[in-house]
Amino acid sequence: MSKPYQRTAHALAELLERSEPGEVLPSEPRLAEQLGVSRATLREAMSALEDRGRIVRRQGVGTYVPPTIIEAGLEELISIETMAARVGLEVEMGDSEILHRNSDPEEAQLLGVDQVIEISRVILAEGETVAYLVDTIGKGMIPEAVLAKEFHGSVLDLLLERGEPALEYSKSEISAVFAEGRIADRLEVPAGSVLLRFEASLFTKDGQVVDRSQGYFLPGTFKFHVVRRVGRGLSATA
Amino acid sequence: MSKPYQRTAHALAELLERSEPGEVLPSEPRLAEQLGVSRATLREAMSALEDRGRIVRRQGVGTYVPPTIIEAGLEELISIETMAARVGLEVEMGDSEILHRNSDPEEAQLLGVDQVIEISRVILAEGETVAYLVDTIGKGMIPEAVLAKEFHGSVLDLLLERGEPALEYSKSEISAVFAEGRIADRLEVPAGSVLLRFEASLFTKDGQVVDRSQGYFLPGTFKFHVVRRVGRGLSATA
DNA sequence: TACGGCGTGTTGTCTGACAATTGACCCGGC
DNA sequence: GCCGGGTCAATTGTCAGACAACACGCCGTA
Repeated sequence: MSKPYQRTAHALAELLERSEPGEVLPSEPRLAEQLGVSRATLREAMSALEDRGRIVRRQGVGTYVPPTIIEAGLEELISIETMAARVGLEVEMGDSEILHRNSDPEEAQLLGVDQVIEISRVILAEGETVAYLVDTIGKGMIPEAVLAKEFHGSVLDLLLERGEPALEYSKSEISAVFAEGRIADRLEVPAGSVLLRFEASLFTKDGQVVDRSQGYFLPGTFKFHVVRRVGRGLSATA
Repeated sequence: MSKPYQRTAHALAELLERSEPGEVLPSEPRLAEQLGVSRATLREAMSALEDRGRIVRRQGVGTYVPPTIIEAGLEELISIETMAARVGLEVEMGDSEILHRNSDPEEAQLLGVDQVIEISRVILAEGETVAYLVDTIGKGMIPEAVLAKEFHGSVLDLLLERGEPALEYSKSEISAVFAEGRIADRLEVPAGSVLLRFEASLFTKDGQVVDRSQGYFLPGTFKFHVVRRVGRGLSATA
């Protein structure tokens, strides 16, 4: 059902899971035969993995797994809950509040609706409050029955599981702020504490914004990494 | 001199600069002919651009520029200076200090040398101090004559221009901290101000760390964005 | 010992073809 | 007039085979 190059990319990803850093992969003709695809399709899949730094290809030498492990960073769009689960951290949702209200002009333009649902809650890791999250989502994007029943802390996971609307990416702005007012209260920290703040818009494949979220994180528990790669002639200003 | 697919990717990037969102690109055979490469090479270059969300390919339809513009974010490894130049901001280097010293055990292990050069300086944008940067680089990575003559604020730009060693990516940890001590002094802000901090290791293509840098940014002038994409079958856990 | 050519294996690129998919067009039936 | 289905052209996806460029070890030679 799925495209050959998707199956191939997935098969390669699994192969990499079982590989040691520094290990050399079979040659392209051999791998293509093993996976039952042509070399062209194999290379298409490899390009994607190379772009994410999972493999290194060197002409005349071969393809190998990079010696340094690139931990999963912010590039992949996953929820706090999923992030935590991957590192074996226990998280739960604290007090939550679901508010229906009219959208302000900015939200109306961005989300394309005049009524929004605002979902705010704190996140606890190992019993300690670590984050305060606020999602603003257009009314009707999620049936309220679903929201009431299946929401366990992550709007993102809810949307991803439903698959409707189909999400593509989010764009976040990162900043540092002081804790104050409601946010300080919810996080149970004194006003004036330092917080890391993410303000993100969640886009569908059509370029539509479905959710606008703000996250305030206490330092310590979560480490946010970002991998920055040198362009390979991809930027016009070179 | 450079590889065909690099030239192709660069040419495509320039083409995209001149394109409107929603615009449909010429078909692959036509584009390949225009750029003077085979369709295989063209597709290799397109894969990279598709992976970064710059183009969308749909079988039976064509290739087009996505309706939403993804501004350049943190994914690309560029210096503050380059970032500023792209948005038309005037930046300059303030007081700088170059210190030769023995490396502490952690640095020795990471950088693989026992002597390091520590370069610290403040960055000014439009006359205002906006950042304080500290690079710790292994002695011998850059000839000192070059460092003295060609350093104008960015170690990264210096390394990229020299092309030796060949850089591949950096991994940064993002956090929020209070300004204090030397850092507050240099930035000319009261102790206790809130700063955004990036702590990065700079890797070569061989996985070697050549530079460890810390950056402290005052809020306001620079906006740091990161685009997070949903996985497309590339993670083994699916 | 030092050095330079040579052979082998790998990724990079080219060529040509066919498959799968999409969207538009046309035409007939109601 | 409107709707439905079939056909067709255009486009990306995939395939197969070949050659080019490159890196590295091997071996013969000075």
